[in-house]
Amino acid sequence: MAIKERKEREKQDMRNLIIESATQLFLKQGYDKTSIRSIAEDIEYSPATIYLYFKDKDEIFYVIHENAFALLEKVFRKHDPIQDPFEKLTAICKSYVEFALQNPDYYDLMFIMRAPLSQIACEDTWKEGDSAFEYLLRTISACVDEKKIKPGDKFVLAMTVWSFGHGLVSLYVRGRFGVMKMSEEIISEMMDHAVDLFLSNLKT
Amino acid sequence: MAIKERKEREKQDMRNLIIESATQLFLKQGYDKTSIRSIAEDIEYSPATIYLYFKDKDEIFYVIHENAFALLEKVFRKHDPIQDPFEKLTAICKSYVEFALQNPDYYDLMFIMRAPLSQIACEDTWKEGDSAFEYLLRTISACVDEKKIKPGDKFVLAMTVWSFGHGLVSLYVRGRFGVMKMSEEIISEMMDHAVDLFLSNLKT
DNA sequence: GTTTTTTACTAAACAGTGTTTAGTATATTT
DNA sequence: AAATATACTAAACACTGTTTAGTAAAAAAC
Repeated sequence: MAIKERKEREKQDMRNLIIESATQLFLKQGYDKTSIRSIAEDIEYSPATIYLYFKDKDEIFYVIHENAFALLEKVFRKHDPIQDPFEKLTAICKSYVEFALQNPDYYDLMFIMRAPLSQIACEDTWKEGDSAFEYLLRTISACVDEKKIKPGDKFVLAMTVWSFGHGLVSLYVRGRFGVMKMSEEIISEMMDHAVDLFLSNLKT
Repeated sequence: MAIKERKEREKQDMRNLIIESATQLFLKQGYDKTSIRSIAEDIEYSPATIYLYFKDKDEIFYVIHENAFALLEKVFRKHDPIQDPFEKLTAICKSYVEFALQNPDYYDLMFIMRAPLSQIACEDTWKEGDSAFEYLLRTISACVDEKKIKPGDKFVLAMTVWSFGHGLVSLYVRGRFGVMKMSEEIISEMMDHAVDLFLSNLKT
């Protein structure tokens, strides 16, 4: 009965095909302009076929959202070898900002858009978000334990750091900095300064 | 020739009627569900009529966005009498967070949504945003001048404070904190702690 | 006061969207 | 070879923002 397995494989292949097309279209033209019909056209199937593999548009973008988190996780993991927790924290923050600036559409999907959150609501735990947040929490805990930063509730500290980083990049991604007639370079430089300033204020 | 003036008045009345209806529907059911057709139905005119008074949906929501900024400005102005600039800064931050938690839909429209920004792009200056930012900038400048907070580039400092505040509330507004199984009250309390922590780290 | 012009409005259509339904070939099982 | 299950799609449904063409009523011109 290898047929069943082949069918299962083909089903996965089709899902992957849809996700690949959706991702490519999404990164090229954004969420709103990536319609089910345009994905269907791209993969040369009828729009209705897509609904045989995904419940709705949100589910498709939830998978893309998961992939984006995997990418961020990879970036974070690069800093695993760093021993000093404050150095590690700094590296994480800078990577986070860099990730957002280099992948603004991914960042939007991960942390700003409402779209793929209906899926998360179903599962009732946001495993990717939690995972990233816990990585930050662990690093900050180490900083506190080794007295590298001022004492404080670790959770609140992590919330503070994440909020700062998110605020910085999301104001940029959604064009609230862009309006202040400044070049991208200057914005990027300013962000770097802001991160340094913010982190130096946490230091003991 | 008072007819012309009456006509002008009637035109404004109609604009106000549309805005009032749109605002009410928007605050009740959100942006996406507030369609031109639903506004038209509410004011008992045809959908096409709305386009005689507004260029497009974005223009309508840009006016709502302006009204929301007027509301925030009012909240800020309450703190004008505060003499000590650090106390003032603290009050502003807390008001900002409070405003966002009490008017999440307004906040979304003002600082997160892409929708009404096409209008801003046309005018090429974001007068409301700039005004609010400059209020913050002035307060922070006073803090630096009076050596209430650690020295630093005033612009970067303002960017840092705004980013932190925005990050905090926008993660909440877009449901990235809500998923962590915490009650609204606890979230609100945590935010308060985070603001205190953040500002205390700026202190000299 | 009648005719012309302008104004205010709308029905209907256009071009999209996400999604569902009913039906058809093909592949698999009996 | 017949019955069943699978994979797929054409067409429709119920929406969306927006535009066009046409119609009454109000204002201006004669």
